[in-house]
Order: sequence, then structure tokens, then C-alpha cells
Amino acid sequence: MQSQTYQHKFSVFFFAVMDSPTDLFDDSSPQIRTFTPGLSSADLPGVHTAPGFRPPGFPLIHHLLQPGGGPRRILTANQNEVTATQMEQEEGMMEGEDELMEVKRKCNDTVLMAEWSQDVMKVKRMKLECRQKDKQLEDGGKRREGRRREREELKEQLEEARERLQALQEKVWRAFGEKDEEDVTGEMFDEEDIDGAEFEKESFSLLSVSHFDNFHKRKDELQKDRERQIERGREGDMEGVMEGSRLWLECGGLTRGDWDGGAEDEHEEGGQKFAQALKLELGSAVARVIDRVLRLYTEMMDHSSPPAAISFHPSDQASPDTRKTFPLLGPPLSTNINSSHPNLPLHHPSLTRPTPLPHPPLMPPQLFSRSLHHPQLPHLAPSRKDYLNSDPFLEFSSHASFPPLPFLGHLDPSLTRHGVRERERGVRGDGSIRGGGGMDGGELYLTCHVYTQEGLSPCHLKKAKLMFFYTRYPSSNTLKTYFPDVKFNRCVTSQMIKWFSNFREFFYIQMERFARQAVRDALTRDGAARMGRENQLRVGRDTELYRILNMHYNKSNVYQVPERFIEVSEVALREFYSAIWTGRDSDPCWKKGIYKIICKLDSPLPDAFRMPGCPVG
DNA sequence: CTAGCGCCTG
DNA sequence: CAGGCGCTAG
Repeated sequence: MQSQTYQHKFSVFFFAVMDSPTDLFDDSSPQIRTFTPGLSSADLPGVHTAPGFRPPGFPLIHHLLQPGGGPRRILTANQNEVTATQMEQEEGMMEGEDELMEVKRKCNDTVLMAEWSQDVMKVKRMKLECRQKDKQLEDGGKRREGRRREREELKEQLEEARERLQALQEKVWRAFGEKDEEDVTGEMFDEEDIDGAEFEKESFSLLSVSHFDNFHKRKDELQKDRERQIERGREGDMEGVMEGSRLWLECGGLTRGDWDGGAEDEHEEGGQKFAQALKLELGSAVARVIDRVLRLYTEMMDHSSPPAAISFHPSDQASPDTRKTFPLLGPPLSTNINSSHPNLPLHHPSLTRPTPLPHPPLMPPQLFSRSLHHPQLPHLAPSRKDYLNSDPFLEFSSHASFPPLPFLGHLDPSLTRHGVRERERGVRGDGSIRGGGGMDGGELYLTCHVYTQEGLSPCHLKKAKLMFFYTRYPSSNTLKTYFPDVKFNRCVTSQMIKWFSNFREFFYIQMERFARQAVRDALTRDGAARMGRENQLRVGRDTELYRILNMHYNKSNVYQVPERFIEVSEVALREFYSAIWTGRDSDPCWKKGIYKIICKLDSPLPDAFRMPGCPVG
């Protein structure tokens, strides 16, 4: 049970750690992509059909690594055939050596050396593979100085790690005089030493590979239940895992004393104890890492989005104070308005407020999405931010074998389409019940760019238009609340306010246009035709006015226009009609009164708009 | 002074 | 849809 929990947590952590760093260089390091899973959805199937998948069978680490498919995904999800084949070959090699391992079971150091050699050989092969591709991809590639420096730093870290490893190897060899293994391991980095200067160019996903080897190594360790020891200082230092090359350093924590403390007779007992200790160690370490990551997110949320964390009810903040009250300016205007006398003042009907969507109680909404996309995480190192913003991490929930997490339903829509869909199914933003479901409204969100960004994207514009269905006069606070992925400044705020100004302008222009047309029809047609004026003063879903509005604010037609908006539109249309009919439009300020009425008809936005991305429904 | 609105224009 | 302008309220 516990390992299962860890499996869940670990998968989250693993994607965050393994995948994210590659995004650091996504722009300028095409070679990295060699070992980076493709980010497009088209590549995702590769995740589920990773050729190297093996059935579970390992006590702890295997559960941590295999079922979620994380580690496999790292190297195979890019559907790089060469890489996939490579992995199978490597596995074959490792299995083929199992016999040899059996013979040498009592010489754990030798086994370790062999594994190391395999691991390093693996890295080497991957590098070679990567290098070949890089030479093709690198032509014409531009490098930025910042990226270059980052890679150089990574290179230095690797160099240091390599030195450590070599020193460790020598130490172990000296301790046991096992020179026969040297032929294998002695060449570990020969090639790299030769062309070490080029390592910068071949900075394949060093972090990922290191992580992979590290975890993979540990998996095999448990699989074979070998007697081995790891450094004690590892506990509480799992941050090192986040820093890539330091992983090798962890291996360097082995000392001769730890190793040869076992005479032959003590070997088995010590090994069992070690295996136990290792399990406990790994389990607790993983748990600590997960807790740390979660704490990290929580901290970010606390720093970045207090409003969202405070109130779950859109009505608390979605509407400005002026719109909290809902004054009736007159008797409700039924559909049976006194149309025979259009001169009568028209009043908006008493429209019911939509029922806010209930929030699940488990976690505050957006906890993750806000953290993942918030523009400023001053307390985090830039690399850490990129971990959290990486696409692979956002895509992890798409993994077929990824176990469902209870809080996924509260994550970013791009993270948790399925979970959110479950949560929102059946309830529309305007409170009406949605029938069906299925394929039509399947995705609650369009997966737009959800990166935090300075400017506004077309996706933001699209979302703003949909928001117009609910609020024609959003306050700047409302905008900030419902665009959590936008870094607001004066310019951005003005731009978005300008958007809504333009939306209103279009809205009122259409209202006036159709109202004038209705007036013309009323004046020119006979009484029978005038009977149809009632129809002209409505904005049903079958009307031309509705079609125009829907086309403008909901062009892709992926969002169902809320009934509320139709009602507000009818109010505006009739107000315009009345004003025109009565000749009030001769007054230069004749629209002001209409604006005043309409601005009071804003309604709260559905919770779905609190997420980054465009709601679909 | 600033924010926000509406109008006009391109 | 954005820019410019004038106007108003706080």
C-alpha cells in the first residue's frame, strides 16, 4: 500500500524532475530533443506503448518506476526508433550478463562495477546516438549566450561528477584488486575525454540521463536484491536529485569501509540488513521529495495567489460591488410585454443569478495551476521554475497508465482534462443542466498556451470574449482573478479593458442596428407584420442577432452561449428599441441610460474561467 | 493625477 | 482590434 502511494507520488515527482529540465534548452538545443519526449499529443501514444515495458516484479523501486511508465517514457516516448532499440539492446545485454552476475554474486563490488560499466556504457551510447542527430540538427542553429552558459555549467557539473566516479572506481578496484572489470569500465569515459571539449555541443539531456541511470540502477539493485550500501548523508539530501549531475556524487558516497566491512560470513546478513535499509531509505527519501515538491507548490500558491485561495465563490469577487445589488428598475418585463405600445419604457426582467459551481473540498482550486503558471516565483531558482512549467510535466496526466490522483481534478485544465470533465459534467456555468456529454463537450478546456507570459495571446482574447457572455463591465480585479496566467501590468490591464470596451461597442452597435430595423419594420409594415415585432425584439438562438453575436464572441462555437446572455441581449435590444421609438436617440447622450441598465446585469463568472485556458462547454 | 469609459478612426 | 482623444469620478 505504501509503495503504491509512493508510486503515485513518485510518478509526479519523476515527471517533474526528469522531463522538465530539458525544457530549459528547448529553444536552442535541438539535440536535447533526442532524449526528450515529444511534446505534441501525437507523440503521446508512444508513452503508452513503450517497447521496453516490463511487468512488475520488483519489490519497491520497480513499483515506483515501472507502472507509471515514467522512466521508460523518458527514453522511448519520443518514438525514436534508434533509441528504443538501443534500450532493448541494453536490456538484452543486462539480462545476458545475469548469469555472470550469479557467479559473482558473492563479489558485490564486482557486480557493482559491472553495473556501473553498463550504466556508463548506456550513457555513452545515448550520447553517441544523440551526437549523430545533433550534427544534423545543429546546422544553422542559433545559440544564445545564456543557454550556452547553462550548458557550460552543466558540463562542469558533469566533469566534476565524472572525476568523482572515477576516483570511486579506483578506490573500489584498489580495495578488491578486481582488475578484470577494468577493461569494461576503464573505457567509460575515454571517448568523452577525447572529445570532451565538444561536450557542450552534445549536451543531451544530461539531467534526465543521470536521473534515469540513477533510478534505473537502484531499481536493478533491488531487483537482484544485492547487498549494497549507500551513503548515509543521502537522507534529507534528495534535493540533489533535482540537480542532475550530483546524482553521481551520491554514488560517490560509498567508501571502502562500508564495503569491505563484510567478510564472507558477514556478507549475507549485512546484505539483508542493507536491503532492508535501502528499502526504507528509498521509501522515505521518495516520500520526502514528494512532500517537498508539494510544499513547494503550496508555498508558491501562498505567495502568488491569495485571492484565489481565499474565496471559492465567484460571487464574492467576480462582480464589482456595484453589481452585487440587483435593483429592479421597474416591473419585470415578461415576454408578453405591451408590444402594442412600444413607447412604454422597457425594463429588464428580473433575471436570476446563475448558481455558482460548487468547489470540491479537497484542495483550493488552482493550487497547482496557479503555482505552475504563475509568472513570478521569486523564491525559486529559474531552473526550478522551468521544472514546474515544463510541458512534459503538464502532460503527465495524459499517460494512460498514470494512476489517478485524487487532486487531479483541481489542477490546470491542460493537466487534468479528464478530472475536470468529471467534476464539471452536467452543470453548466449558467447553472443549467447539460444533457448528453460524450464527444461534444468532452474537453472542458481548449489547450491553449498556458505559460505565464507578459503579453496577451489570442487565447486570452478568446477567453475574454467568452467572459463577455457573463460580464460586460469586468473590473480589473475580476480580470486578474480570471486570467491567472497573465502577468498583469498597467499596459496589459489597459489592453484587456480596451478589449471589453470593444466588445461592448460591437454589442451595442448590433443592438442599435437591430433595434432600428425593428422600428423601421414597425413603421412600414402593417398591423399583421407588426405582430411579429415581438419576435424581432428577442434574441433567441434561432435569430440572426444571436448568430452574429455568437459569431463574434464565440467564433469557434465551442462554448454554449449562456441563457443569461441572451436575456441581457434582449433587454438591451428592447431598451434601444424603446429609445429609438420614442425619439430619445436625438439626445447625444441617449445611450447612457441603456449602458447604465446593462452594466447592472453582469453575472458571476463560472469557476471554469478561473483556470488558465479557454473553457469549452 | 489616474483609471476607466465612450467615441472616432484606421 | 488598437490608438487617440475628451470626459468624468475618485
